[in-house]
Amino acid sequence: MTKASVSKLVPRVPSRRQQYSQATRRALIEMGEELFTEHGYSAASLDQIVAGAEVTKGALYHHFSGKQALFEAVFEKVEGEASRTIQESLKGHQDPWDKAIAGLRQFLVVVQQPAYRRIVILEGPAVLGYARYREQEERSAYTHVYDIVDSVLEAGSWELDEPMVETFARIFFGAMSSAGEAVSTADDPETAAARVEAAITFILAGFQALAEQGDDGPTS
Amino acid sequence: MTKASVSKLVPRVPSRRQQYSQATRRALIEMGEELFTEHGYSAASLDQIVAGAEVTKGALYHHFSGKQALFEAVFEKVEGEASRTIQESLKGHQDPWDKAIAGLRQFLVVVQQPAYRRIVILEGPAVLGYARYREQEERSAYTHVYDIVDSVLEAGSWELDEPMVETFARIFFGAMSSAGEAVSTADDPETAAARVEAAITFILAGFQALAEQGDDGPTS
DNA sequence: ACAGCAACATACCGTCGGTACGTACTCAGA
DNA sequence: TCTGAGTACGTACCGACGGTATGTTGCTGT
Repeated sequence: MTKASVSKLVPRVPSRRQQYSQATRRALIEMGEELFTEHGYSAASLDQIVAGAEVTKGALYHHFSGKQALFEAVFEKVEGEASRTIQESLKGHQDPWDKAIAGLRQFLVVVQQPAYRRIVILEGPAVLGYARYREQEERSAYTHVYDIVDSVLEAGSWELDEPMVETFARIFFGAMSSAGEAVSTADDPETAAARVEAAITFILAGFQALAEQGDDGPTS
Repeated sequence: MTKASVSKLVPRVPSRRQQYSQATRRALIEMGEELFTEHGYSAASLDQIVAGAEVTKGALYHHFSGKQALFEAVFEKVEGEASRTIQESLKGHQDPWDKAIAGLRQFLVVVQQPAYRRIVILEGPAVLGYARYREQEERSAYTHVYDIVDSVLEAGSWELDEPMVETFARIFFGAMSSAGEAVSTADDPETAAARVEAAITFILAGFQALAEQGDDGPTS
């Protein structure tokens, strides 16, 4: 092992150049988030973004391969932050049903944030394409939904194979995205959120009822 | 009442000019559907579309106010056709649960059509914006979901106000859109569809179980 | 001290949505 | 039958925007 390769393993203090570089990169992502959220992907021009970040297109194309790559970076940031708050909300709950409700509540909060609505839910699929969109979602908010659904179903003591759990998770994720959108566009988001919570709770209660009366569970 | 205004009430045989006009309009919409489906909204250029329809941009801008208006016309066509097939599938079923399953089955068929997936589900919200998207959906596929959900809930003999039914309808619509997407991108759409059907059936069974044990129903 | 690369800046290009304007054709009314 | 008006396009062009090609600067390892 050479000296050079060793130095790569040692924690390095970033040079001033690297620090500045990261600063412009962050500035671009932040302006991207702001303008993509406000005007949408196509209506937000790169000229506006670089002007807002007080750099030039040269800087942008040094850090990102193009407009879509910038959007993807913004997407990851917004999605990551949202995912983290949901994860936080799950802590301190052991019972699957409690966890489900807690996660649902936080999701309904997240989905009302303009950036998440516009970038992740509304334009994400169209801009990234479903393939990349899924890739991103798989390692973020969706995984929490999957985990919750998995534990809820396990609590019902049905023996479901992984694809069946996946199907339920997809269904709930879609339901909550749609419900979240309805909540965030409602005249009174508070009561709208309460109604969604009541509906989901009701569905979960149906699961419990089936579990208690010894239902076989879904059979594919 | 003048002669002129009377003549407007009389069914008129369309002139040759009008016939040709409608033909080019249809040609534009059909090419729009084809290219929007294949390449997406932004990647499908108006030059391609008018070339494919064998007209010029003058013709396009005579019939539509712009690219978005053409997309909206295409959207209405695709959505309308899908909605009609779902409506057809509901005929001959009286029992709410049967209707729900029949509608679900047809929806899972519809959602596998590339045009519906790309234009209605994937790009519709982003291109039209959620406001116009909702307007369109309200009078088509969503209304069927609403009707079905309404009758299912009524069969459970819970007394729910309209917003609560609306909430359930939103949830199910979102669930089915997401599930449909999962089905259409699955390696084996057949079994994926079967799993979705099993999952939804299971949820509905939960409703039935709650109804039988005299549950109060969701309270907002 | 110098080579070399990272981190930008500047100038420019092609494409695309949209517009302005011209034209052929139709058709109702005098 | 002639004509004015309106419809249904075609043609030429513009500005904006995403992307690229080509510098320029300054840190950094050797």
